[in-house]
Amino acid sequence: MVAVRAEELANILAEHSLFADCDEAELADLILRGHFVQYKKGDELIMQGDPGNSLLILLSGNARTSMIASNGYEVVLDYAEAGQVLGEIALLDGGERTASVTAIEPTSALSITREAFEDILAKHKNMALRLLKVMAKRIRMANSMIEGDRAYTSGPRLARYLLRLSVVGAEEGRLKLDLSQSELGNFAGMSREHINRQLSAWSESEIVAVESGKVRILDHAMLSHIAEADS
Amino acid sequence: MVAVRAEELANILAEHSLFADCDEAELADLILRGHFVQYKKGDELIMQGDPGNSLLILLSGNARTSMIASNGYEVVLDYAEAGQVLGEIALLDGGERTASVTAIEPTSALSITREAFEDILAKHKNMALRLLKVMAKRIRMANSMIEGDRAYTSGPRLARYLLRLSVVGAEEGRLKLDLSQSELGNFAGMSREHINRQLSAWSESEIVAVESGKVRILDHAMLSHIAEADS
DNA sequence: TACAGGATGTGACTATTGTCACACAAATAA
DNA sequence: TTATTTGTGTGACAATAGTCACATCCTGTA
Repeated sequence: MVAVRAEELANILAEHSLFADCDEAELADLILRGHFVQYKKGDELIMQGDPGNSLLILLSGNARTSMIASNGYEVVLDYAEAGQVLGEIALLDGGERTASVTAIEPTSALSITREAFEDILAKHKNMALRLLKVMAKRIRMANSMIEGDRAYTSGPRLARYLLRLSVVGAEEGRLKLDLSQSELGNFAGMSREHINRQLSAWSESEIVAVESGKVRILDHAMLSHIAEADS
Repeated sequence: MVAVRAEELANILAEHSLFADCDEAELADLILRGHFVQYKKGDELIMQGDPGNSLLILLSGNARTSMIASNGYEVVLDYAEAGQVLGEIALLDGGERTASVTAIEPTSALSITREAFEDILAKHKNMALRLLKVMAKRIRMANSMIEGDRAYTSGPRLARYLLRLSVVGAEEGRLKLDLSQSELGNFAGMSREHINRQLSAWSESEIVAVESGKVRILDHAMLSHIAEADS
């Protein structure tokens, strides 16, 4: 790996929470042992069913994590952005990849093999703790999805998934990702038509705006309220 | 902690997968730094909303992990048996406990504080790796619940949850836990009545048997087949 | 043994959400 | 620009599962 590029990568890595408190040696090892990979929109970074012998750290772009159930249904689990670690589950437990990860725009990542990963983990004690924290957050999110899917009807549920896509700084309530209504459906677990109807209704009461296919949150507070609603 | 008891605990711990390959020093530290706790049926080992400053290792008994949604709905996430680690999420990420854990029979556990946990993690490198594996499995399970809940209708879903409760050695298809139909409902995410109807139907076609409140799996293969069904 | 409280079985009805069908609109490529 | 595809809006209908109501039926205990 070229020296110049390594420095760029180090900067990108250091910008993101997980690696923000990495020391130089850790970053250096990650970059030294990692392999830089690039994907174009639609490429699969990880394929469901494959053996999981590597781990990815997203450097740029965006990717969708989804599973295809045995009846063909697609379930979108998450959207990943730069800094996210992907594929650690199969790497850790030695099982198959349970989900696919697909680039939804041009994307680059650092790919780390099992051997390199184990070496780094053994060498840098803090790395394991950092990973543990990342995984704790993932479990929390997954549990909250289960809770939401089970306990709430479609309205509150869609509200939750929209909020999850909303940026914190929320300039004008724009979402992190501009998803089509079918994609939103796969993410929130409802049909495209139902998404459309719900969005239209909220558009009517000025909770969201739907303009040229893009959803914008107008009343963040109201949407949060709906997300906690009784039904 | 009394010496005799420490030995007992070591034996119990060593019996379970997570701790099977622990060396003596690790077990000794766990027991030395841990605090033995006992619960009777119905006691809460962990309470949703509390700060999470300790971790539990179940030594005996059985416990239910569940969340109460803001609308009062109870979602059962899992049932834990001896050897299971509980409460690691909040401990790791410093957040609140997102779920409660309730003893469903007399239960005992080893409670480990954050400080002790961090010491042990720092001292024994393999401990972190073991925990990572456990958490990887948990994420896998959670994702599979999301997939199942989303992609399948109630029949296949109940089949999945029954299979999850079935013991591998399956003497006569008895389940690990004898849940009431309401509890099964909270676990599988369907109403008590619907559980009852589904069970009756399967009872008719001799896929399961329902006798004195206890479900028994008669046709494991058929149930597995239903669990993958198209609808 | 009798009683109370929980668990189960079942019918009738309702609600929510998905499916199908089709009209358009908008983006993309030839 | 035109054609082709992909996405969106909306009505009518179907299906799945929940709710309510009530009749048993256990099981433990006084």
